[in-house]
Amino acid sequence: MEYNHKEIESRVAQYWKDRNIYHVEIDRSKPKYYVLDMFPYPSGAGLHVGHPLGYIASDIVARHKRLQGFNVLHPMGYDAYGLPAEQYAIQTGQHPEVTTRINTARYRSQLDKIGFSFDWDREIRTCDPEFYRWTQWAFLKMFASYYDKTADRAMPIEKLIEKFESEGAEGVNAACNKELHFTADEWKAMSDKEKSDTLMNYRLAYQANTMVNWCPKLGTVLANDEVSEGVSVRGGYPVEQKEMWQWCLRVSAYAERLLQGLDRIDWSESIKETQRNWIGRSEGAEMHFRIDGRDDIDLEIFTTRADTVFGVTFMVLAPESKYVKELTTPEQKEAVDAYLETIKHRTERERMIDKKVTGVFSGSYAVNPLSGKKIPVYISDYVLAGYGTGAIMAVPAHDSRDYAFARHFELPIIPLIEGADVSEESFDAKEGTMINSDGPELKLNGLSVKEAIAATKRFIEEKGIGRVKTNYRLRDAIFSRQRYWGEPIPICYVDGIPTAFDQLPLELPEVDKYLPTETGEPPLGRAKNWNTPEGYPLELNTMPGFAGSSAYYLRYMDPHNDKALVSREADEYWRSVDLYIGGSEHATGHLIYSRFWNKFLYDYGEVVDDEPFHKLINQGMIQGRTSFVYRIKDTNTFVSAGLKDQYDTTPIRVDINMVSNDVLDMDAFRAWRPEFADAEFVLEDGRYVCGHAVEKMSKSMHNVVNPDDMVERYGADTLRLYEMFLGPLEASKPWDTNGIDGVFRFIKKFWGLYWKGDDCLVDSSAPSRENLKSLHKLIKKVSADIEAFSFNTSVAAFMICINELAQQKCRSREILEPLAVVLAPFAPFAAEALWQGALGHDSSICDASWPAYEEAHLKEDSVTMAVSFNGKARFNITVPVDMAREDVEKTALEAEGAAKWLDGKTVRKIIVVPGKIVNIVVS
RNA sequence: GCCCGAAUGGUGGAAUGGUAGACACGAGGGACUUAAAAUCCCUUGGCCAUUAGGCUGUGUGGGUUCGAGUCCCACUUCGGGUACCA
Repeated sequence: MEYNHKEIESRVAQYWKDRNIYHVEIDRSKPKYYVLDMFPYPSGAGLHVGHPLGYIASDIVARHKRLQGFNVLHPMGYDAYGLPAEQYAIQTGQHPEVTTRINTARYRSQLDKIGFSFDWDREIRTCDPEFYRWTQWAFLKMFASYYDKTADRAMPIEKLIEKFESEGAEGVNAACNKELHFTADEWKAMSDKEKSDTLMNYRLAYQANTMVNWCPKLGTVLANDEVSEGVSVRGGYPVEQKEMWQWCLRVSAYAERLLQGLDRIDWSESIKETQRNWIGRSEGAEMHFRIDGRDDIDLEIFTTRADTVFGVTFMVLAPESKYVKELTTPEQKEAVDAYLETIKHRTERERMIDKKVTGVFSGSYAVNPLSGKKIPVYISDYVLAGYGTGAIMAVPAHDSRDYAFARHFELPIIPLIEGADVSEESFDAKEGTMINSDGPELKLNGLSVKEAIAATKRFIEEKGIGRVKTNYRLRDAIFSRQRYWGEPIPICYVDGIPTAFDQLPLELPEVDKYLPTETGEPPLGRAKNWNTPEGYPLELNTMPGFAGSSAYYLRYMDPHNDKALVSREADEYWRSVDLYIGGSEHATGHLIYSRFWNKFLYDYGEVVDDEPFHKLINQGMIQGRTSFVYRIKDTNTFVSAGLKDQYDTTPIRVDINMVSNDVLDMDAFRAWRPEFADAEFVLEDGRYVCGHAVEKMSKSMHNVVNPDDMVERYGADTLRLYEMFLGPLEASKPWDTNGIDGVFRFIKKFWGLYWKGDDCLVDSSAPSRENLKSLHKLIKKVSADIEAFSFNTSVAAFMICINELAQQKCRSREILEPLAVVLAPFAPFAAEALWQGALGHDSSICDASWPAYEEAHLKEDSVTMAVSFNGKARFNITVPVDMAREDVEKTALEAEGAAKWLDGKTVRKIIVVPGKIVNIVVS
């Protein structure tokens, strides 16, 4: 049989399907292995050739582990809720569920062609009520929880209520928005509404009035990780800061555990570092500044540079700070109001682009607690309301932002570190010896910065001026979206009090339009009878995109369970994901939320593993390779790339499918668009050569390569091998279809070892020494490569091995059978077809065993070694592999030319590294 | 600004501190063929040389080492992340 990928792949796919070969169940007789891909959002554009890269890698690992005898869980599903489907629905009136169904079907057919070993019986879709009831369930559990900082875990809110009833708020050590103080009697005297409001301050899923990223164009709020450089990640629309009443998740309560957990997981250092930065732990101190002439108020600030207190020459409040109202004096009111008004109209983006110094004096003065000096309090938007206390002490000599502000408002700048020149810029480094820092009680002069920080912290704690405090940059996640296409939040309002609605799933209702209502309510405001059976109104906001992806990996373990997210039995067997493959763009979103969600469930014993993903690999992006033609200005003549510099030209992107090896198919180009129908060409060597550039793969660049086309022309096995062959999995690299022929040739050669026309070449002859060596070299290399995720070098090893075996005219079943098994993870269709055809098995190759390599077959008769003499001379000698060290020395000295280089010196030391080198030290 | 990562032929990329450029594409030459496709063989970092062979070579400049693409220091360029986080 000739290699015919279409016939082979359709036949083998049917075989797998008929036997449901990838179905997996708990099997305690085998060790488990859980390989997971980040599930895709099924977009309307379908998959391009870059998307399956990670899936192919994980599939190779999954198949390899299975061949090694592991019980492998390798599921797939769809992250089906999302903005594009909803935007499309708003434009066309098409229900997002319909587009989502169409898109998932398309994805499925594309994925099926590539031969993945997914257990589709475990497929999940985040928009399926049977799935999202568990997203809602987890949300309600968070709603009914608070974070006990003493126990360092989430606890049922009832425990907190018990404490309030017996002791009030005193002694409660819980994560909260704001420290509250009340007695047990005061608690008991509260109305239901007041109690509810109080508990909101502690719940892990809570409602609060917070500054949010509001995107007017999308009509919804966005989480911090959904905003980049002042615009929405989806769509790129401007985002502004706005105070709104929102649902939030108290992710910040888990900041320290999320940070500590990173040390126990096998992720790339760069992504761990990104998470560390995002969590942003900073150790400092909270300090109180008295306000001159006011006994009713203290100004609380956070600083990491307690040592610089003597250099504080002014204070700054964030414009949104609660202190602004209290500290603005009547004389300054007008100026402050005017300033606040201008700030309001500056969007986040404008503030970023235009960093000019702005601010206004509040009229009040604070008193430096250490020096007793009076210092003015300013208001400026360079201080953020959401971090620390929203107020800072400004030390212009040692902070560049304070420095710029001081220069602008002509405020004094006092250097505090010896030798620091602050005439041109601030000295921000945390090093040096303190000067100008002796107060009436605390004297820091002569201390190092480190010592001074410690001394100041000690002092302020003793004097009750402040306390040591650790701050985190990580914010609570805003959890409501004013959108339709998401999970409904299972909350109803009983007499205005938010109450859990626990008849799950709370299904997403039908609406007539997907836009906000005329009164500005979210789209769910259009739903008919959106009430509880008792008539209480239900929450109109829906959950954000990250909700559904936060615990999906648990659901795969037990996808049809209607009693629990995952049964104890399934969770204890599968535990957590051994290998997770996906893009690094989720570092500060999904990969934080999932870890948070998992830790929350862990606190309640719902899952047995504290970290969800043990090893994480971030596959690189596959970029497009865009081709250009060059039109001579104001003509319809196109000049070949090598000659374009002789003319004044405009580059035009052309469809990559009309270009082969950078040579343009001119007829196809003329037919592409009417305006090019009578195009003329200036050629070089009779061809039109295109220019090229590496860009994002997208429709608008005309550089999209569809995996379906590749499968059609070369087959899935070739596509899989070629994607791996392109380069290291984690690197970004451009797709270039040109090289695929080499891999295609390889797979045909591989096939040719087993078949010549209709003649099966496999026989029972004994393998030669060379055959065994070629095979075992391959097994060793590929086994090591898969462990190291170095798939590109594996493909190279295959090519070498197949060439050697072809040259040796190897026909031995003893060689060809294990060879097919080793290739099976990479090229499963061909391997399966050969396994059943040429090798005559009546079972699937998926149930074969991974061959072990034998060192004995790798042994060489002799090795060539480089011998070097003091670096001055070097030559190669060939010696028997087991030759003793003394004999190697002797042989080296006898070797041709050695005497000349040695020049009468004696050999002092000789180092032999088997197979590699002999290092001879002479004197 | 800060934090990562990278830099090797015409191209994608190989090289536990030990013969740099595996493997593949492309290119050039050849075989087969009426021809083309397909297939196979040879050459292919640069320079010099008829050959033998020699010199040179992994972004730049130093250093460690018998020996550096690999380790250390400084720099340049590119890519990614992040940012008034006090």
